[in-house]
Amino acid sequence: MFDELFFHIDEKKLLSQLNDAQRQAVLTTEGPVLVIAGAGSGKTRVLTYRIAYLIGVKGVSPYRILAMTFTNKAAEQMKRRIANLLNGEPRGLWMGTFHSICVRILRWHIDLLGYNRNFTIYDRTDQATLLKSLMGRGWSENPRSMASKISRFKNGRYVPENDIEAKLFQRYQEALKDANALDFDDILLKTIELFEKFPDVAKSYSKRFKYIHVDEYQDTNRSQYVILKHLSQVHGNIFVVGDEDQAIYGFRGADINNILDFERDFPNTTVIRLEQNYRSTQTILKAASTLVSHNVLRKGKTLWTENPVGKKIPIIECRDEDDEARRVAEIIVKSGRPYSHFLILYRTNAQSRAIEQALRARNIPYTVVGGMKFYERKEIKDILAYLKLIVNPEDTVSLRRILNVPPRGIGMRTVKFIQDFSEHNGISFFNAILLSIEQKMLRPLTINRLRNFVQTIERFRELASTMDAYQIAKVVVEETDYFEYLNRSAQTESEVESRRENVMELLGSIKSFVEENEDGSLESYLSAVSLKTDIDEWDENAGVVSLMTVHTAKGLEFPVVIIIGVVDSVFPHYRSFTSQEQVEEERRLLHVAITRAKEEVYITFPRYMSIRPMGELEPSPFLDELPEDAIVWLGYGLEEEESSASSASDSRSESSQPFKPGDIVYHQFFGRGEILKIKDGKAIIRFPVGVKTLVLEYANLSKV
DNA sequence: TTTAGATGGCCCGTT
DNA sequence: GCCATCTAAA
Repeated sequence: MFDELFFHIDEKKLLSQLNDAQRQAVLTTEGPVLVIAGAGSGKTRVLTYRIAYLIGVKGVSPYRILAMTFTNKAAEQMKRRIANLLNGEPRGLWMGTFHSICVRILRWHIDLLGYNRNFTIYDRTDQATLLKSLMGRGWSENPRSMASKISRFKNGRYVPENDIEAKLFQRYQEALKDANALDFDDILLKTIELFEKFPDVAKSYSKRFKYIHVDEYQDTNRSQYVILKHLSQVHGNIFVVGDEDQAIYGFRGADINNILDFERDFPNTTVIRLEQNYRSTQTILKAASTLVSHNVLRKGKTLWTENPVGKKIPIIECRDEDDEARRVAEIIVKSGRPYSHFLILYRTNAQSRAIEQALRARNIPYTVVGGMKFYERKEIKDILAYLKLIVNPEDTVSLRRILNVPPRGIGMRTVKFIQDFSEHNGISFFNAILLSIEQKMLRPLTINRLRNFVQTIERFRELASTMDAYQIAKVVVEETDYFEYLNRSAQTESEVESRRENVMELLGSIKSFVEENEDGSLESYLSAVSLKTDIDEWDENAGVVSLMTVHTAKGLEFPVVIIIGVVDSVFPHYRSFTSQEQVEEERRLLHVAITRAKEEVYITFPRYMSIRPMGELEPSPFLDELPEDAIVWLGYGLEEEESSASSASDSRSESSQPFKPGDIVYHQFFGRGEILKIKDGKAIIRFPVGVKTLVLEYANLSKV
């Protein structure tokens, strides 16, 4: 019960493993502390040692310690390290992402806000689905972009353009509440609402958490700041670690001012700077620091290292993505290093494809982290929808997803009727089904089918009350005949197989969740799975090459990092050109990419890319900002290939698309065609097979 | 009225 | 490479 009192730790030994600044950070336990921690300066070490110090030396109960991390994976790793330092697992320590901590709080108190404790969490796709049903016809905008507007609106970063939009936002929020569901923003906002409407709740948590820690503070948003203010109100011992040069989540509302203004927001802050880098070679560190020094919006700091100088960074010009991919594969093969040493980074997920192909061709084993996510696959979403509906009967989005999956003769027409019926009477979708059965409002055949469905769900619900997550998931897969449905609906044998394997994998992962967690209930599983991040899934010990976006790679380190596609308009991304702030964020992103490396960095850029079919590409302007003595340009002559095709003379200075009406172009499926018209990034082209309208950005056209 | 099959459209990054 | 939507068949 009070086993935390018996942790023994050798204080001298603990502190001897830290440098002066790190030690000061560990020992400054009282009051607000801001640790400015450059890349590779040992911030994870500081956080884990500090918590171990609090528990093992100062005798603080783990129950009084809270730590916010950026990913669940980071939380798990830190917990493990702390347990190692303490020679035992501290019980009652709260460590996790802001979202998972807030969900934990809300599971206890959200009924105060009129929600039910078994609420569902809606991701972006769920949001879009819900919005789609609310928008109906007459919207030129797609539900996905509307979802992101709503997110910005909720965080005070967007004002509705007109009354119709404002009305939609309001209806969206009501629909969420009716579905007893929270979106990602709500998880934070409802926590704030809880704290503000019920100050005693906020107070009790604040009393409990005497020591609060926040990792990656530069990427917190306004809501997270407000939550921290509430939680730290009683004791004021708030310890944040961050690096303004690694702020890369502005697009999702992260406010770099949180870290820049910390000293003002929390008076009497102790500021500690960790400037010695333990990770990278001098060359890598110099390249990264010089690059980011071109940013204006920063406080600035000087990192140094005792590590060796190391190799220069090759900047490799490639003809196109396939050429680039080939060279990347060659680098890996020639190095003689184990595959696990390599991290391949790119700006956008779509860039992984060419690389994957080249790696497969050479039998180089790899893993792609993120991108088309496992949990976004149809078969996985189907099964999860059943599970969510079992837990939360009001969850309309899940209900509508599986009402006719596998097909049970309940079609569009019926759904439309029930939808209208529920709206007219202000009742939930599920209740509308029940009522229309009761009042026999549809034809007998349909009534029968609906009744069968309802009985199935109610039976699942009954079973779920005595089963763990794995048992009930297995029942769902079996009793819905889901595999049989896959057999019928899939196009090819291999598709059937891969989908079936995915479902099996899902069941396997639920099983291990149940085995590894004290609370193996369906509710607890669903919470965890909704808040899973890409990197959480990553198995670092698989012994293979890793591929991911720079965003996903945050916090990781690898011996060798290969950054691909470093061309203007991809990295920096063209969508960032609207403001200096955004371009600076792109620069920080490249800085993050480079600083993932311990020993070697390679940078490649292709002259042509299928995702940018508008002619020759320029190397990223960021490359010119790297110090001369840290890099080697490896040019690649283009004169032999393609020289006749693209009038190379000045197509490079032309930033707009080079196609014009009258041009004869080649398309991989339709063959040769003549451009008739160009408008809004689309081209109307006459092919032998007929006239087609193609989006230039995706059509991958080449001039003939 | 529902279902299966074909076609167009598409995304920067993510809790 | 996937999904939504449209169209033809059951």
